Amino acid sequence: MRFFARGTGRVELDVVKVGDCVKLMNDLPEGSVDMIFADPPYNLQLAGDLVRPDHSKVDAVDDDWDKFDSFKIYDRFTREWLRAARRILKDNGTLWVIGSYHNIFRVGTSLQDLDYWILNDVIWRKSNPMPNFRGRRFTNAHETMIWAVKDKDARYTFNYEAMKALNDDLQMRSDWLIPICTGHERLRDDEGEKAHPTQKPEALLHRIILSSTKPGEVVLDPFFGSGTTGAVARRLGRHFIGLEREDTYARLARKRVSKVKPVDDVNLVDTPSKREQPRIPFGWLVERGLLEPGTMLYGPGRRFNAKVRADGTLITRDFKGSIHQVGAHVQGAPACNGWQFWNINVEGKLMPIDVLRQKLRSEMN
Amino acid sequence: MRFFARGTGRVELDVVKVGDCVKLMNDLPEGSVDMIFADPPYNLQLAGDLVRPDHSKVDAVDDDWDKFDSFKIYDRFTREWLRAARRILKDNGTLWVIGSYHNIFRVGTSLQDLDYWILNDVIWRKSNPMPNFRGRRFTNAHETMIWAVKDKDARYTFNYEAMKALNDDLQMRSDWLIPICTGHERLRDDEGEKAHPTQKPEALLHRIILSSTKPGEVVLDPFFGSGTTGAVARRLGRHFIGLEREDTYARLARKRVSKVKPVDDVNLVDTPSKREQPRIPFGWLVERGLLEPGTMLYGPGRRFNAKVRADGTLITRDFKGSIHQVGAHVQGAPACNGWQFWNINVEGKLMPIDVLRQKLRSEMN
DNA sequence: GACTTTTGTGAATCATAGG
DNA sequence: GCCTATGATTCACAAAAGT
Repeated sequence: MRFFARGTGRVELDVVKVGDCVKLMNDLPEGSVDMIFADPPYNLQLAGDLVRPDHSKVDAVDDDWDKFDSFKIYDRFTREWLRAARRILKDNGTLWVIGSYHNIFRVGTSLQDLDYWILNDVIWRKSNPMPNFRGRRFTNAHETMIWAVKDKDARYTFNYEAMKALNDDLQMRSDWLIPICTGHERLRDDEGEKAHPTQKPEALLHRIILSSTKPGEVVLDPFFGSGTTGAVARRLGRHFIGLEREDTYARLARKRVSKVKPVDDVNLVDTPSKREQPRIPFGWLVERGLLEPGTMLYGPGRRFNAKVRADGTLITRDFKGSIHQVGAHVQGAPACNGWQFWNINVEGKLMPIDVLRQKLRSEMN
Repeated sequence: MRFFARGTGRVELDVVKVGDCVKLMNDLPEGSVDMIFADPPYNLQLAGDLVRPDHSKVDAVDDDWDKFDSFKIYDRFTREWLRAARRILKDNGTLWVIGSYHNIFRVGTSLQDLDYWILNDVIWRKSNPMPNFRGRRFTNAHETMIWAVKDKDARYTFNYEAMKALNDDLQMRSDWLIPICTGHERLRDDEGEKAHPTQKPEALLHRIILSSTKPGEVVLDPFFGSGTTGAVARRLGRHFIGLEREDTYARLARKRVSKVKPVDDVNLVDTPSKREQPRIPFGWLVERGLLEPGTMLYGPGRRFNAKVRADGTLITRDFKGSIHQVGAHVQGAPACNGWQFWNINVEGKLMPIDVLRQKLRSEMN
């Protein structure tokens, strides 16, 4: 099923289009998307092979799409797609760009020169980065994202309460600790090799989309790649438009996105309330994919149940709040430790959600 | 007491000079400093006052020195001081610059345009940042530093072992958690107000100077401010040159630095690298009688073996060559560090031949 | 089946002395 | 400047393999 955005002519939604992203953006009506997430080529300029101490070869990015002859050419490319993005972005929409020190300074400068107004730079701290094999530099353990609006006075969306709930009731900071994409989440080709060299983790897009869009809004990704943006947008009840140069990746992404089940209830992904959270915020279980939004939780003996929302709160028929508050409410008790009260259904058996917390804790040390 | 750097004419060391940093740098001889740390104005572009939830006023940076009329003017200023810095920096010296999203993209772009080669971008994560009072953005909890050399092929200093030791024997990452400067460390004026609006913590400079300079080298800071760079350089047995536009700050910094006692023992501030230890050819072990010709060497788990020849080569059934070549050959690997691969049999146990090298090294000292 | 050990790998601007 | 020989160097996590 295809959707068309209202009030902007006919803009096909939830599709992956193949072609040059600047041309494809120029075909869209002015002010037709609410948010843009862009993961442009990083222009790595690598020389020669890198070998690990055990003599295995590092499978680095050496694709043609990452090759530029000079900074001048990279700058021209950057300004072109940023200008096209600016036109199709609504006046109160926001733009996210991710990059590394190879390209992010060019991107930031271009943004400012094109009169975008930077709201934050946000650091993705990788919990499991590739080490520096030669011992000649600091381990490159982060990437930088820039969050910007079209104009200094734009009235953009920032779901402050959702971000606070996701961070143990503390303001969300500009440094985010999130693992790189590995394991089941990493898409593989028929030979079992990584299908895309730079697939981003869903947890990263979860936080980005939840922070700066509302349900039903349109997220565009001009460098769609493996389609992480589309998969997360769909799961969170947002629409997406994916633009991708290579047909192989576009097909891969379409297949991936089609498997994602959107949350059926908009309340699960809408503006959350300000609530108390445990020390490991419950929302992190959702963000990190240990729990899907919409998962049913059960009280002891299945006498009670509640549904998980994307921001880490629960909802029942007549009440919503933290795992503790909802647990207390359904029992009519003054207080409740939600971590011990709530369970998930695993092959017919109940398992306390605290097990998931412990799992996450051990993963994060 | 004043020092003068050797071999560069008369360069006065451990002094704070007052004036325009570009002019002062142009007065110094070419290639006269080993490292530059720069904390330039951030060009914050603040509008109006910021008020806390309790209605107290935030004491923000609103000094004249942080005012620029446009990005164009800021870029010109940046390129001027970066060009002057490049001239006085030794070919194998490195440059550190710190900034926030307001200016760091301009700085990074200018660096690349002036042919500096970026080694890392390093994130200073503040453990105690100022919160975002308005709840309209992510808490601005970090600043960005860029570490660069003059040329891609420069042979710069990186004290890998010192950094690893400082990080619990794990490689030092590109994200550093360090508190902002408060308490006793924060310089106060006679009224008890902070004496400088952007005083950097000594812990930050400690890590920077320790990572990329050797004892006795010269660190220059073109925006000296409260003199953190000088204080830490002096304590770590390095020389400094401070340049500062405002006489008030220069006087403050001189007073601060003069109170610092340098470490008396150079061994306390120098972590020698394995790379810098004298090279010991394997044959010397045979020559000096630590290994007899004919001794059998074993690979890990005794899966391989080879015999020592009198000239310091090894021989197996079908191949002979250096410890590295034979190690690579028996494994079918492209390369091998023979010092770590080969072992001798000592009372039934395997002992790496590297132990013998260390023994010989200590005997030669 | 539970537990331990080994192996694989990820956006990386990753060496240097001496002939 | 180029080529060759030597030799310095890895963290977190997951999956597979082994006990």
